[in-house]
Amino acid sequence: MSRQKLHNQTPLLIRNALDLTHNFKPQSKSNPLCLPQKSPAKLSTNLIKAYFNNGLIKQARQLFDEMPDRDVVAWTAMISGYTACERYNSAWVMFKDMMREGFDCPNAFTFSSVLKACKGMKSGSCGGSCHGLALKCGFVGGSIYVDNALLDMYATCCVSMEYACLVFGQIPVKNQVSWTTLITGFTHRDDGLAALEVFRQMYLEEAEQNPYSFSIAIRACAGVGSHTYGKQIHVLVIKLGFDLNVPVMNSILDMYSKCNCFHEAHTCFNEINEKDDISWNTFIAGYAKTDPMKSLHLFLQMESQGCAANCFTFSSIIAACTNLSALTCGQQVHCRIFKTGLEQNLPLANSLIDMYAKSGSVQDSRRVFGEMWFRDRVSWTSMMTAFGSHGYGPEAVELMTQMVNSGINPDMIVFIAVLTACSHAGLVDQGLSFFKLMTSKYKINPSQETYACVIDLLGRDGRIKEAYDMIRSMPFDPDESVWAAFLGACKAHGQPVTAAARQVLDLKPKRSGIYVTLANMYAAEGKWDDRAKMRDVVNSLGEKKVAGRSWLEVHDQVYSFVAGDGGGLHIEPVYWVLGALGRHMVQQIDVTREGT
DNA sequence: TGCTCGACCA
Repeated sequence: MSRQKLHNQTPLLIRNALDLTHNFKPQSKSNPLCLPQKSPAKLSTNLIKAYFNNGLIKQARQLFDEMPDRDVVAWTAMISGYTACERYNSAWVMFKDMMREGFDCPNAFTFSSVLKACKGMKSGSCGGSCHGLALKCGFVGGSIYVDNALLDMYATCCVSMEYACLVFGQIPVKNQVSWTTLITGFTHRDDGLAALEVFRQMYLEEAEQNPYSFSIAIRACAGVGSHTYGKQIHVLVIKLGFDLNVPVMNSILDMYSKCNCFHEAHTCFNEINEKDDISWNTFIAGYAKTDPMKSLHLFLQMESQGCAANCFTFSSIIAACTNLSALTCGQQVHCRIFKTGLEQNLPLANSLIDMYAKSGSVQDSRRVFGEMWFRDRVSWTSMMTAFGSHGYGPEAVELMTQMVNSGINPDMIVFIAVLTACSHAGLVDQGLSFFKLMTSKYKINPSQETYACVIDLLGRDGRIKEAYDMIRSMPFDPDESVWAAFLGACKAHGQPVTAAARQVLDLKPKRSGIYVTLANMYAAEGKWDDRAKMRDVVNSLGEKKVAGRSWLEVHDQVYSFVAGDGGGLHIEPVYWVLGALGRHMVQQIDVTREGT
């Protein structure tokens, strides 16, 4: 290979090394490059590591295969290299091959590397066998690295934290990593309180504090929604001088956003001197639900300050557009996604389908879906839901067939999507056959929500008796969502408040909507005393009824208003168009009737 | 100078 060709194909790190050696003038024939005397195995291991650091996995493997004298260090470099590149299975196979060759014993480095691979594979059984071997070799309790890696593996792979806690308890001298790993284990399985208890213990035992344990402890505060704990830890962060650490500040920012403390979040954001993309993404995501407009403004600000948006940014921005139901704004964001080359990012494409459907353009949803190179179950479900919510029942049903033909089996969510679509389009028998298919062919046990869909399906068609029989035949006690669907059906078809109402009341539902429905039904029958009782319950629940809000987008401006309120818009033309639409619908109904 | 463990946003 010519030197130039070699130069072009070799990563920077190795190129620099080669350039360095090239410029050396040999001083003696036995050590021509003036390099320290080193065995070929050591040089090869160095090179393997360099290859992995530069993502050249194949080259690393080739070099390893060509090594005549592979020792435990070379094997370990391969295992940790594969793990660093997220090729966990390859790392595991390496470890097994190493054990099979059997001439060299794994050391502490090997065990901590292979345990990390087990963690990556989420395989507690592989990790367990490593644990056994490590015990046999005397590394458990003998190397803090192995102990910590074991702890992390059990915390990540097991259903409970039991084994992780056992390992933690047996570590002779715990270090910062041990504590942080345990806190992380609890936090990542949504047990923030346990995580905070460990954090407190760490503090009481005067373990040396470090930014890692703080960022995860603050995430635990966000998880339990406690800005009180969060603030206390924030104070400690300032006291210890960790407020210059960006990940710590990012987690504080996230904590305040998730606890709806936007004033504090704002202050925190301004105090981060070297904001990274995570700082921006956290802040943008924090506002996506509560103030989507603010979210969009922050996005523009982020770009103007030279921070590039990535898939996480767009994920939040799409959520903001969805919450605004602002179609043109969503389309512009979609354009930006194209320009960034992220249009085939699966989660993004899936949320675009949802965004377009909720912004009123099922055509755009369909186009995004059609242009996807890969589709997962979420893609299909999103498209079915999009069709269903726009009344395209047959299209949703057709999609179900296509999905199955493409090799994806439906799950409960898919069935709920297709049942809802059938319900909205009046495809009752079609829907019922899907319900049968779900249990008979796919062996999925229907949930309360699934039954609620089917009751809704029957109810909308006026098949009240069948709906009631189905409720009676359910294998568990129906919850309020099922009864709500049934009551809705009774109300829609002018059925009297039957025994069903008493059954509903026995459940003591917490959703005020059910009592409102019942109150209205009693009113329709002239049972004013019962109606008054229902209204009392609604008031006692103290749930403030949120007014139904509408959005209108005119010239890039979104106007939001409730009934009787103009929302800052000249309301007269709106009423005029509404009136015209109403007259048009009446005409259409008349035409249809004349035709039949 | 041959190989090892822990954090923040979606």
